[in-house]
Amino acid sequence: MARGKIQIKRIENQTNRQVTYSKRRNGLFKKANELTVLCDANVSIIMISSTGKLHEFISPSITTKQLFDLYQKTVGVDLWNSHYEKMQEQLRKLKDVNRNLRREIRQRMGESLNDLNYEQLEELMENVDNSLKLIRERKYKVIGNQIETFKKKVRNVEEIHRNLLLEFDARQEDPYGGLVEQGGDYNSMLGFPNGGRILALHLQPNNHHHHLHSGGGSDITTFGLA
Amino acid sequence: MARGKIQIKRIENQTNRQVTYSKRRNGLFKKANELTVLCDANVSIIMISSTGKLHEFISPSITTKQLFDLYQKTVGVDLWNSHYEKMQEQLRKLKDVNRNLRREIRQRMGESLNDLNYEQLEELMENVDNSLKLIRERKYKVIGNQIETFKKKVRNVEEIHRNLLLEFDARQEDPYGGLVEQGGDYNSMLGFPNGGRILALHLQPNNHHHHLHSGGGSDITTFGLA
DNA sequence: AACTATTTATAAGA
DNA sequence: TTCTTATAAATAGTT
Repeated sequence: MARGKIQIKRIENQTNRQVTYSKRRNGLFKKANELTVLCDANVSIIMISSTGKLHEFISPSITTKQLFDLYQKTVGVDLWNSHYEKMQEQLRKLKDVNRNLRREIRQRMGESLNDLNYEQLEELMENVDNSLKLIRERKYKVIGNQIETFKKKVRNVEEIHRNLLLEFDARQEDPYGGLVEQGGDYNSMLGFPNGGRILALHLQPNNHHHHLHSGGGSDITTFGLA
Repeated sequence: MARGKIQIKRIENQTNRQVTYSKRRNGLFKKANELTVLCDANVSIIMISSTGKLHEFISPSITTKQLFDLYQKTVGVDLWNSHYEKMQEQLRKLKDVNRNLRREIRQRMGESLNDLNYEQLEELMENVDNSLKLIRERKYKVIGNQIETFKKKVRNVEEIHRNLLLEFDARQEDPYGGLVEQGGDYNSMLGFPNGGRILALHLQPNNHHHHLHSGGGSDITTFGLA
C-alpha cells in the first residue's frame, strides 16, 4: 500500500513477514478500537502468529468471557459444550457406579438386605462365607510368616549371643578390650516393631530353653510353639 | 478518512452509526483476511453491534473452537475453566472413591489381602464374620416369612375347599348349576410364583393331613413343619 | 524504529 | 445497500 502494491499471498521472507505482522496487527487493533468507539460495538480479536505468539484485542466495555458467552448463546452451538456434556455424562455414570459399589458393600456387611430375595440372600451368604474362609486362611498364613520370621530372628540372636560368649572367653586375659559397646539391647537387635509388642508369643525354640515374653499384654491370640 | 477528518467518538446519528459499522466491519474483516494470508497467522474476530447483531471472522485454516482452545491454553486462565476444572476435580475424586470402594469389596471377598497386616486382617475377618451372621439371620427371617405366607395360603385354600364342598352339597339337586368353572387350579389360587416352585415344602398344617408337593424338584433347602 | 511514496480505506454525498 | 470520490489513514520498502 505504499512504495508499491503487494500481492495478498504469504510473505516468504520470515523477517519481512514478522514485521508486516506486527505493523498490520497494530493497524487492525487500531481499527477495531475506532469501531468500538464510533459504533458503540463490542469487538474481540484473537490472533496467533505463525510463530505461535498470541495477541488479543477486546473492547474495553466487555470481557472476553462475556463476549464468548454471548457468542455461544447467539451462534447457539456447543463449542466446549460437547466436551462439557461428555464430562457431565461421565460424572453421572461414575456416581451411579459408586452408588452400586456402596450398596454391594452394605449388603456384604449385612445391611440393606430388604430388597434381596431368598436366592440372592443364599448366594450372598455363600459368597461371604467363602470370603471369610479366604481371609482366615490369609490370616493364618500371615501369622505363620511372622512366626517363621521370629524364629529366624531368635536363631540369629542366639548366634550373636554365642559369638559374644566366645569373644568374651577369648578376651578373659584382656578384660578392657572394648567389649562394652557390644553389650547392646537385644530387643533392637531383634528388630521388633513397637518395642516387641507384635504378638504375645511363647517360644521354646530348639532346645535352649530360652523364654522370651513380649512387652505390654497384647489382646491378640496367643500362640505356643514347642 | 475522506471528505473530512472525523473524531473518534461515538456517532450519535443512529443511521450513520450503522452505516459506518457496516463499512468499517468490512474493512476490518478484509484487513484480517489479508493478515491471515500475508503473515500465515490465525485470526478470530467477533463483533457485536450496538443493536446486538453478531458478526464473525475466522481464518480459514482454523475453527473458532480450536482457536478458543488455543487461547485458553495460552492465556492459561479460567474463562469457563473454573467450572470445567471443578468438574475435572470432581471426576478425579469420584474415580478415587471408586477405586477405594472396589478395593474394599475385593478385600471383603478375600482378594487383594497382601497389603493388610495381621491386625487389619483380624478386623476384616471379624467384620465379615459379623456380616455373615447378619445375612444368615436375614435369610432365616425371609424363609420364615415365606413359610408364614404359605401357611396362610393353605388355610385360605382349605376355606375355599370347604366352601366348595358346602356349595356342592347344596346343589346336589341341581347338578348342572355352573359349578364347573369353579373347580380351578389350586396352584394358581395359592398364587405360587413359577407354578409353585419356590421351595420344596412338606407341610402338615393343622390336622387335616394334606400333602402338598411343589413341582419340578427344587435344589433349595427342604423344610419340614409339624 | 522512523520515513515517505503510494496504496487503501472510508466519510460524505448521491 | 451500493457507488462515487475527495481525502484521511495505513503501510511496503527503504533508511
